[in-house]
Amino acid sequence: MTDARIRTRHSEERETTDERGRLDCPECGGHVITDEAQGETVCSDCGLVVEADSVDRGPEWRAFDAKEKNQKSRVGAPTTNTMHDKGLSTNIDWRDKDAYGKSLSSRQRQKMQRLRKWNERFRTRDSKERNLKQALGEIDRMASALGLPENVREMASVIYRRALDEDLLPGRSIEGVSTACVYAAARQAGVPRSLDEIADVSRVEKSEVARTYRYVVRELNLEVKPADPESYVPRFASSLDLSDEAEHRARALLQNAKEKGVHSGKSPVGLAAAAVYAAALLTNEKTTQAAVSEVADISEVTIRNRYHELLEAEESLGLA
DNA sequence: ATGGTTTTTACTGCGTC
DNA sequence: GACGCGGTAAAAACCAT
Repeated sequence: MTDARIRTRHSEERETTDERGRLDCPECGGHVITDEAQGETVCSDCGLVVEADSVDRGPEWRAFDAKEKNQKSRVGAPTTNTMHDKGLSTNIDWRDKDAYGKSLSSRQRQKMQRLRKWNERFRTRDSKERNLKQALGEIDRMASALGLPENVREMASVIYRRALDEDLLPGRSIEGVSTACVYAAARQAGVPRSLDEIADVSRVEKSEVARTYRYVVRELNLEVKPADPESYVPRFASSLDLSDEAEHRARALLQNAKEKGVHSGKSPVGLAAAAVYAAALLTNEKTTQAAVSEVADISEVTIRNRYHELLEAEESLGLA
């Protein structure tokens, strides 16, 4: 049952944004292009400025002449934590072609074979490197299975690296720790996945993930605030094809609940699910408790209980 | 280990299409 | 009659101690 559910969940999430996470213009549906120098994201069809004042990723220095530019430029491929060597090591192409695309002589080919072999051996020389390589593969696999964006993978990788550096691994499985890292990264990035969802795509038990996660958080002094119910709302709402208005409504419900302190000790997922359901009701959109329960992985009973509490909180607001 | 709290499971009754 | 919804009781899971 879990497998099927995971698969559908993915395909649904894929539909909303394309592979690169590029968005369509909310106004006319046209393509949106980003002008880094201007710091604007505009629609190429209707000219709507989708996002202004974005980050300028240009150099942080200024050069006043050619010589200075040469000195200040620090060029090269960007480093990434998602590769075990940060993408910095030598790569030897597998094709037996030289730089001009011409085939190599058989003598040269043999030489290249040897070089490749040794290069590979050096690259993954010690156990830590091999460990990392495997873990990063796992992180990547799980992250894409959960539809998590690139930056979360990056964060998970960083956390894993730290865990490795602090010798947190001995006695713990690579699987478990990488899973915990993904969980932590997703939460820190504000796109949390529930422990259940994580455990579904991991090769280890939920209990172990939880245990390892606590351990890693404690040892690395990671600051992970309790998940904000609101951060689940967009995902649930879009899985259920609800309007933006309903989504907004759900958020409002949650914020009010927060002020009333109704939510202490309750599972954030349950609260979010209830808010989404209640919002759908208030905006007259058809959804069932069963449907919400399905996408949120929470029981209908819990949704009922929570959404009563949410509505109560809302009403007492009106009276006061 | 224990006790208190929350969530889940399972079941039942009610109204509507 | 199936479906959506609400409620309840008991079991299970979780958490702090």
